[in-house]
Amino acid sequence: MENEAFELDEYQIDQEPQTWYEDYSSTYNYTLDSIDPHIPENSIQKKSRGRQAKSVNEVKALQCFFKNNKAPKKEYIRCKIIRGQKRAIRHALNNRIPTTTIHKVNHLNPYEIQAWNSFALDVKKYEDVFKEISKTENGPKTDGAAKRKNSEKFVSPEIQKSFNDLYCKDYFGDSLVLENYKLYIDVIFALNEPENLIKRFDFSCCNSANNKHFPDCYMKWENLKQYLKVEMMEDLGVIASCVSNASNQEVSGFEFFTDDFTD
DNA sequence: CGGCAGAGGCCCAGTTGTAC
DNA sequence: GTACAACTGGGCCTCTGCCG
Repeated sequence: MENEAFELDEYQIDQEPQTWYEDYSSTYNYTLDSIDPHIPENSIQKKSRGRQAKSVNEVKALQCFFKNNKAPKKEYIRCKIIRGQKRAIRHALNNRIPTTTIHKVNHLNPYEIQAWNSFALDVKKYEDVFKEISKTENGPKTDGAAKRKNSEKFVSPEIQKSFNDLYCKDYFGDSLVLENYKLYIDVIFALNEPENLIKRFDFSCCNSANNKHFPDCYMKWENLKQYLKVEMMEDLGVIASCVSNASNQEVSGFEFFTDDFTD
């Protein structure tokens, strides 16, 4: 545990940071109509300045979305996904089907039901393990504070203060959690339809006003799914074998369900 | 070489949402 | 209605290239 910071630093050094545009600000100065994933022809590769740049994976997956005119924070994603998985585990342990939040399941949608059943079965299989993992007080100090006041868990210096790299690496370092996490992502993306996913994640892929989306929108969400399942783990430095398993289970090609299952 | 500045991460407090 | 969980915005901190 005490070596993790060192290992992370080593990992980051291997990632050569790149900034492609002459104007530093332009990388993030997207407007809704001007998002262009292609590098300008006359761009100049510049050395990065300042702190370690965001990973290429993260930029590709997150910067094309927006929430309040800004790209969603990585912390927001981590928070939402990890807390969501824990809550979903508690739902599964109580034999309940969630009807709210990011992983809500529409009982009329067979894809969502199927994904949820796979997730819930996995939870039940390792019930004792997941019962412990799903406790809010086993998160960073921001979570479960009410339950661990005056307890050792609250004052221990080993407890992370936020959903930082160390916490996430530790959390996903458990292969059971990682495998279950992949099933959880499948629940969220069971209906791979932009309008559905916008509601779940609470950020947008475009400024479509009438629920009509561009082909790019589907690609953005597919990229996000891929990022959450595989590339985020790579960025965290989570065990390579676990990542390769996740990669193998990734869907091939784009499969979009166009039937009207939205609620 | 050291201060400056840009960029992103860490962290927390206040707010909002959810479950019971 | 209450307690607790989850979300969010933004200030502060850290890192590192730039530049005088």
